[in-house]
Amino acid sequence: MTLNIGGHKFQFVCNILPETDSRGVISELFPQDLYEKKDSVKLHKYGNGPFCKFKIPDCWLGRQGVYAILIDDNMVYIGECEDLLVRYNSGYGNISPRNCYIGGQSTNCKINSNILQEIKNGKVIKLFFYETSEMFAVEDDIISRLHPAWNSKSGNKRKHTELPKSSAKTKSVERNRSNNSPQYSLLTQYLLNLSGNEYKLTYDQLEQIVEGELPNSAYKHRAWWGNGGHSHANYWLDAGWQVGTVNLGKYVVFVKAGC
DNA sequence: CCCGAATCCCCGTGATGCCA
DNA sequence: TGGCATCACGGGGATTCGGG
Repeated sequence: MTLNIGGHKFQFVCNILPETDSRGVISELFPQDLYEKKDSVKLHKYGNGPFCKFKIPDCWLGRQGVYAILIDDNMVYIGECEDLLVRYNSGYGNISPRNCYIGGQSTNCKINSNILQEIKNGKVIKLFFYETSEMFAVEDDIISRLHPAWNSKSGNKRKHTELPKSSAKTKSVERNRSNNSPQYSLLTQYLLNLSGNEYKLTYDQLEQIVEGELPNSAYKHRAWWGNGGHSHANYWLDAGWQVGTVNLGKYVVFVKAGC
């Protein structure tokens, strides 16, 4: 079974099936409780289980490329790996106590927890894989075009020393004042659909559009709305708009670039 | 005062390598 | 093999500075 994602033929790996007990009930694990230093280190945002345990078949050992997680045939996550078996059987599929705490691998916890939740909701989780040495470029391309729900908006900040420049990863970010993270790409989409040469948006409207809170700087500093000097300015510049008038904390007037 | 540009810092991500 | 510490990297947030 294969699946076309972003123009690439992904191969079916397996359904992700968490380990169950003798009655067939999913075994929910709380590795965070087992960590020796739990009184001196804080849990990270994804570290508060429950988690589950799962494995993929051994034949995927050493397979380099891009993987896709699907829920009921909807693609929700794209990632790349040097070794698919290690990535799943030692990473996502088996959460260690240390990884639940600050400094641990929060991504593993996030993906594992999401998978467990979806399966408990009766969903079917499928794993697909596209074998390639150009995994960074392929991953980047698919994420930028399809915006999988579970992919953080943040950059994958791993070593690039072994990578050609053309495949350097750039993801957007997940960080923010709360769990209510703004998704600025939604602003780009919104502006792209506007007609006219000028458009006024209140802060409330902006926060509805980006489905999250604007940062404090957006309220306090006019510079945040500058049309240059910040990477986030690209979200409106890429849509062909510039920031015109700003009334801090109240509204922002966007004007069509070139007007 | 407005605006753009520059800069610093924080932190998420996931690969790597070491150790038991 | 599993658990863990460490690291490089770069985007976003926050702030400052200088020119007009």
